[in-house]
Amino acid sequence: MSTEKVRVRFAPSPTGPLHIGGVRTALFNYLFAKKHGGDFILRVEDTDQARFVEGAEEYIIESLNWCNIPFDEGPGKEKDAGPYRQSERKSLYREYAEMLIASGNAYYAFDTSEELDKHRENHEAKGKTFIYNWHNRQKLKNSLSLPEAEVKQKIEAGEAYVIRFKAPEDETLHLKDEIRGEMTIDTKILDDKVLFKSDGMPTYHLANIVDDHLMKITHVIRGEEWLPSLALHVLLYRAFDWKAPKFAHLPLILKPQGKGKLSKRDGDKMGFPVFPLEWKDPKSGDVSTGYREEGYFPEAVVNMLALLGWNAGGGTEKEIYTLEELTRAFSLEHVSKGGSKFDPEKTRWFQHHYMQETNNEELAKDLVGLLQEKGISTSQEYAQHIISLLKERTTFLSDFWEQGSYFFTAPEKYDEKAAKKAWKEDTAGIMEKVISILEEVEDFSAGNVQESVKSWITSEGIGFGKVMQPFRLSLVGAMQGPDVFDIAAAIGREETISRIRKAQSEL
RNA sequence: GGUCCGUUCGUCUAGGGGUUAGGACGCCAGGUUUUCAUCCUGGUAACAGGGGUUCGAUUCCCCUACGGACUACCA
Repeated sequence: MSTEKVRVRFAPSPTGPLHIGGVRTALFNYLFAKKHGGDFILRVEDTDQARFVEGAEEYIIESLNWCNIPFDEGPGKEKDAGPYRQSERKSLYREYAEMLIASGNAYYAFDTSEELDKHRENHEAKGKTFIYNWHNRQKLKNSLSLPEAEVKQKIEAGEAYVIRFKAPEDETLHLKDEIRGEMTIDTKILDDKVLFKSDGMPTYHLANIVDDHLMKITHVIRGEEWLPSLALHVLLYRAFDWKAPKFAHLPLILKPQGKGKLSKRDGDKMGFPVFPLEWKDPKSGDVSTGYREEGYFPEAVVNMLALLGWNAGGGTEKEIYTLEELTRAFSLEHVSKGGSKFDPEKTRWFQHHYMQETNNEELAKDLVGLLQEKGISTSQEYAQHIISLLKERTTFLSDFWEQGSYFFTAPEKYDEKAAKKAWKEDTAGIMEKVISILEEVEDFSAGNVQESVKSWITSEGIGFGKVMQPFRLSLVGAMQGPDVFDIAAAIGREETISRIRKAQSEL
């Protein structure tokens, strides 16, 4: 048993907003780290300057914080393993690339992008794939094929070059993934990946391995899209003579319907967010909504994400997990191997559940704020009372307004169908009687109003519907909402009577 | 095209050589609510196909189909 401290990292590239799949990768890393009392590190992989997007790093950090899965080390939380932006570690990588050249595991290559593109085109025309590796490296322009003096001269003349990994020619590799188990790869099909670019930056592959080693990462938990690179990475560890971490490749999140992985377009098309937070593209100015802005609680999003491709195993039927419970229950063995189609409906269901669990006092505070934005001022007490009446039917905070505006302002118009059905010739007269009863109710509580009105209805021998339906229509404007008497008591005697009068004159 | 990975209800999944293949979302029906929604109860619905191995395969192996990822001086 190793006593080595578990250290994992989430290593996004700041090329845009964090996708919901990225959030899940971060979450699984976080859970794994916390489960084992380890560290969760954020490393920003910004080696591609061309694709760098302003604000993306801040967005990623804010997203993790919103989800309550903060990192222990990373930009702004510098520890010994820093810095945590690869652009700030730039000076480090060349040395390691040179080490590989010295040990014969890498070489300089002078082929230009244009030349390589040409080769690819030619091969494609013949229905073949161009692979830069053992079978053709002697025919290309590199330090393996060119005379030593010429190589030296080119470098000294400042000619652009890259450093490529020299993949072994004929070996069968046995790789292990913590989720998928063993797999074998023939090194014949590997290509000599570029490790160091001509712009002086390392590629993902080099930077990733060097940083994971330097940062003492013990488990690499990343998306399935990296599985084809696993052989290269394992080979790199071997070339450096470093101990490789364990690897786990998470299955992808797929479109709710149709083929392929979940994309921003799916969200736009079906009306659900694919980002944790709202994102405004600095170039196009396009705004994409986020789970936070749509009114989802981070607990709901985290719970939903955790159960997408993971379960606690052991035959449990538990689906509602706090972050602490997830941390305790999490294990890589129970991550599923196949991709998961995203289900926006189930996300709503989680949100509805968490809404029910949120206490009314807390909700009231937010509701008062929300109403204020709409120009309506309410007391905390009143808001809290309305919440107690409405909560079970709501999913988002905004629902209190969207389906309960009549608690705060008189209905502007009446549902046509309902009005036609509920408001007849004699209704205005009946409602006049109701008003006189309401005027006499001593303490205007739901119970008292209900008793007075109901006993009057019974004594008069009128149908309940003949009174109750127009009563509701007057107060709400539609045939919906909680108990009419609760509504009447909430808005008060004066408002109740005024709304009935309004209905009498307008219907 | 090539390489690798995958495949249990429509969806997320449990299970694993002998089960009435379990749960959740959705959907449908009934109940509660003199409204609507919530809620409760019930129902619908799955081991991709074909070969092995075995007394017995959904479970193990192989093939096919389908799906996915990768195939950049992007990550």
